Amino acid sequence: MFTLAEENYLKAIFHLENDYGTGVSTNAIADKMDTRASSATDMIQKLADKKVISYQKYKGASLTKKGKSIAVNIIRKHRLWEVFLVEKLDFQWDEVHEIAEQLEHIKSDELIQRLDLFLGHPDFDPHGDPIPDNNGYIKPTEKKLLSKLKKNQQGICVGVKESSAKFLQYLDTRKIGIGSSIKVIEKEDFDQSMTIQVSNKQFFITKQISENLYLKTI
Amino acid sequence: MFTLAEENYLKAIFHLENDYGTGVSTNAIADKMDTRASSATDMIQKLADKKVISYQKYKGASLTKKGKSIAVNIIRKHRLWEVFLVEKLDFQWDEVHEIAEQLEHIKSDELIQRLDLFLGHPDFDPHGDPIPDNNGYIKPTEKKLLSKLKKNQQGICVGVKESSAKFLQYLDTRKIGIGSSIKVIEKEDFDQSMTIQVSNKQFFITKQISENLYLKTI
DNA sequence: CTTAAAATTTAGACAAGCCTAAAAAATAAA
DNA sequence: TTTATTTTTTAGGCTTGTCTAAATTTTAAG
Repeated sequence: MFTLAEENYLKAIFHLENDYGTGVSTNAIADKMDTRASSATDMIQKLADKKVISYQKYKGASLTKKGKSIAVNIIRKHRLWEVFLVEKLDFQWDEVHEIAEQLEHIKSDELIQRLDLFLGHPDFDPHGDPIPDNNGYIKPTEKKLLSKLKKNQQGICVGVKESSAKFLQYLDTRKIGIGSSIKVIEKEDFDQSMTIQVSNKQFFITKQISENLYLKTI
Repeated sequence: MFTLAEENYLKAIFHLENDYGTGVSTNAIADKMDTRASSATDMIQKLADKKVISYQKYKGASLTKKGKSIAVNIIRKHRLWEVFLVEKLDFQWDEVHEIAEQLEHIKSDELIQRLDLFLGHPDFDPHGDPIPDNNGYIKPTEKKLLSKLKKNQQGICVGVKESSAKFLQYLDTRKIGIGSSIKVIEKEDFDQSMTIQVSNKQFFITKQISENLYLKTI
């Protein structure tokens, strides 16, 4: 059985490997966990002892099969709970992250199986992230960062990379959400800022925004 | 903010005061928490420092107003989650306690408010226990232990005192549940055992059973 | 290729929550 | 009312997960 802290480290390492490739540095982990490098080292050693990560001193850490399976299961729970909060309890998509961070650690396989059924086996969470199935399989989805599109290309928003309340509220004010159709009207070479069109209205957005919106191109 | 352990101690003290009157002994708390008296003493002193219990060395502990309010809120959450598990996820009444023990510690007032609404503001949990309202008010219910009834008296089962899976499964096999009509057919003075009638069938039950079933007498 | 800087690990400390063993206080019994 | 028993508290220790400060290793720069 794994403690709350261990579970959170595993999840962090999973996301880091996902985003930046295998073999995660101590500093990256410490950063993500908002803790000191020395604390991260301690935990890394403990997780290595428990065979959920492979690790060599000074060389970074990678999840083992077992570690990955645990991490994915936590992510599955997190995303299912987010669907519950939004679909059943009428929360907004910017309100659910912190609560799901707590709910994801509830230990009961039966609970998650039944929750999944109750929700109708959803494929995506409210932010467009795929929900791993019961075996930990994550269906690969073809999605592209808005920042990768060129002038005149368009697509449907299928997800957000960052899911902080601030960013989601920014999107709300612009009426951008999952399913929105977005077209690149103008793109500035110098700073990658863009003018985009979302259902008749045109906006100016910075690179920071376009790098956090996933589209399915048409 | 209170830790998991602190919350569980507060809950335990609340139940003990409820069952056996104000001023709870260290041993009683240690017993309920399945820990050593010395550990209970440590925690009692910490809770007293935090002003959630009043306590004098060797004299037992009592919840303060603040402590009681925290405890009742945890109980409210526990019981609402139990309703959710049974009503929405189709769990059986003997399966929900352990899961609710975890869910009761999720911290979000908004979540509980919305859950309560989603469930239709239920008054009782699946074991017949009253759900405190948002202000911590617990509607007093007139209910009597089956063991207090005399021969030929009858009532409707409105709750169970003990809610272990074993006991609840025992009741299931006898088709006794919340709402069952129960009549005392015979009562043995010597050992308080009874013969009761539940919808046509008659059973023999021990004192231990009759002391754990709450009835509303007709 | 040697040194400076950055990254990582180790050492030692601390709070929370538990333990055992022993001391102290309260209660019951003679 | 004095002694024996039970209850409760204290003392000291252990684990988890964190920290700071110092040591070590790796990487980057000259």
